Amino acid sequence: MRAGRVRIQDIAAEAGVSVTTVSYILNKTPGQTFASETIQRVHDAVTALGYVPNMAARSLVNNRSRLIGVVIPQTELHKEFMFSNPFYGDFLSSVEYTARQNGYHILISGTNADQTYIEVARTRSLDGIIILGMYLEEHYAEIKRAEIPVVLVDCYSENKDFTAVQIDDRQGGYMAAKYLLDKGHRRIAHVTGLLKSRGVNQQRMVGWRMALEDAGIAYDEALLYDGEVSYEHGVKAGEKIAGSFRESGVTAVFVSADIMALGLYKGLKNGGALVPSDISVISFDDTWLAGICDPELTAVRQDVALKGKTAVEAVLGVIDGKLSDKREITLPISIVERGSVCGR
Amino acid sequence: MRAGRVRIQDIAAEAGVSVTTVSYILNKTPGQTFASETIQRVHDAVTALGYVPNMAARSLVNNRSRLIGVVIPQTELHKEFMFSNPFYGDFLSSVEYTARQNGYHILISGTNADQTYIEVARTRSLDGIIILGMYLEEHYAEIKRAEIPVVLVDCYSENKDFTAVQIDDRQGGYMAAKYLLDKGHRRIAHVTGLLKSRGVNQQRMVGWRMALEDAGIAYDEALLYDGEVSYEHGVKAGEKIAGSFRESGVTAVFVSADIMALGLYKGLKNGGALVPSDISVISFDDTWLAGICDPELTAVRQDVALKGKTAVEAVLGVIDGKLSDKREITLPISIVERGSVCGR
DNA sequence: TTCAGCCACTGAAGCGTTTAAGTAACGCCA
DNA sequence: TGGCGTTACTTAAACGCTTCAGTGGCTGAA
Repeated sequence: MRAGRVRIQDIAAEAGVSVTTVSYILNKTPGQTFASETIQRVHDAVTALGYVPNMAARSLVNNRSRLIGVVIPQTELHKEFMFSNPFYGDFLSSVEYTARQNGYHILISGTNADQTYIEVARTRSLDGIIILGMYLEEHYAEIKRAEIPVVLVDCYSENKDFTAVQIDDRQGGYMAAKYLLDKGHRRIAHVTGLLKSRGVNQQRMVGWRMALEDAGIAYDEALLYDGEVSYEHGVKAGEKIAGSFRESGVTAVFVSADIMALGLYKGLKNGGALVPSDISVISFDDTWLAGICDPELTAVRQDVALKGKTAVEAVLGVIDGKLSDKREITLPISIVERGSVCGR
Repeated sequence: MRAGRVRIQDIAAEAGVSVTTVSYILNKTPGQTFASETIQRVHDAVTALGYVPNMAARSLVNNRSRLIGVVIPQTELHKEFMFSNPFYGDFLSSVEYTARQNGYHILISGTNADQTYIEVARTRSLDGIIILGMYLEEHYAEIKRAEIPVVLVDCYSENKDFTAVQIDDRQGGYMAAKYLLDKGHRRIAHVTGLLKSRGVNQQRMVGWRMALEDAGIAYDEALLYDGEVSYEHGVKAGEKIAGSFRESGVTAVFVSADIMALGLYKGLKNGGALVPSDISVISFDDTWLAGICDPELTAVRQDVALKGKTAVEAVLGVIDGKLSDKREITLPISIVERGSVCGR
């Protein structure tokens, strides 16, 4: 078991066969048959010499890397990824795990100064890429041209050319608002995440608005708090709401992400409003954050682990040509009732 | 700008030079000079044809991948990574960012059934690996043999053969306990994370114990709560402490990680104990979690982003041969005072 | 007895780069 | 006039693997 470069040729020599034979045996190439004794000799040589295949050489010939790229949105402020945002973190966990189960590794592929993620995909011969939560019209043509298997997650694209994994965010927003309405709330604020990015947050907002309108409540822009998805944005919105709820009549808030809900809690508390007795709160995602705050969050739940798993399976499906290139997979959502909402 | 396979040869033909020339120009190989007009022609051809280099071919010849592996501990329960644990998440963010800044990508490299991370490193020609928080005596020989640049982060190894990035966890534990002692607490419990894994948690525990002993307080095993680092472990410990603090006289708890501190809060609340008036709490790490709970956590702070950055820079240093193979880098820690501790 | 078909295996080309070694042209000095 | 140094390039081997296109020997049917 040496460590240095042991080539397939070395084990061919050791086992007294040709390199072709070794390659066929190690890859279990279909349609190639060998004496079991030969197979044994090859495997013995492999363990004896501590051989591991060289991916670079392999990739070079068959143009596959067993690598799948994951593109995650970066905030404009700090250009680092927010893995610590539980939504992204859990998603990535699930993606990594599912990929590994299938013999793939993942490559986190950000966009930096001198290379787009498409270029990264090309130089590194990525077998496929998973794109999370981006409005990608600008990259659309380039992706199409690169002819690389792509799965879009939480992307609201005008082009329906790629396989997509998503939930019905508009429906989720509708459910959240409807839930509050059914509990007797009439003035319902909404804390959202950067509508201009035209993604899930916008859809959730539209759902909220539709539910209100269906209940005969006119849309009031003053009840909408827009800003970058973050704890801080939640705090600010909470402080504003707490400072005005007695006059404005707001009794409930629908927040578009757990992380903002936690901020909202803080802001409401800073402003002297109690959850849920003064203000009911319903959130979205139901990550583990929803379970660690007090009161625990009632939320629209989506299964982010399932989302990750589904995304990987979809991209592998496209890679293997088993899955058509234009499927939309919509995962179910539900409402989890906890302690952050009370009736009126 | 086509997407298909454009080879260096194609751009050589387009520019009317040899492939060698193209390679030299594109790589800015030192010691090779060319007419500026030729250089221009080559670059024009590159953009005209949309050429991107093929990493596999490049790796094959020079045996470098511009990939650095990151090995993160997995829990025994779920074999997925806990990126959503803010400590790992933030670390990974920082590592990914720093690597990308330097033209590298990271490969999250878990251990699965059929390949150890060392084997992954060898097959994928990883340029280096960063190992986080593992007790690695079992892999020691294999790593050594693989002759791959390694940086250990938060690993307490008996062998001092690798570059290591760390903090003084024992000192941190000591500081935490001392802080509580200085506030007048005498019965101080400690919630730790799986001592048997012999890592940072053990060191922090030892520090706590030393501080107590230095203050003339005998070690009392009943005050130690051991278990896997998790929110749930914190909850359980909190409930036990809340149920007995009046008899046991415990007035303060040192928790070994923020995530457990949040669980502890919950457990204490479940059991009817108030923070900080009944029980003071000091935590470790000071991730963003410490700022989102109520009351905000007083904690021993370490700069996890700096840790990630330092780890990458260290591994790049080893790769380039600039950094000796056996350096220990210890990062500073401090105490951040917030609202979870009160005096006696 | 022949030969088709199968089994077990091999030879060699090719994947897209890098890089050591070489060459041709030119200017310059003695 | 010869030779040396420099500049601007080229030739070709090598990296470690996959895979197409065989080859030789054996069995069994005609």
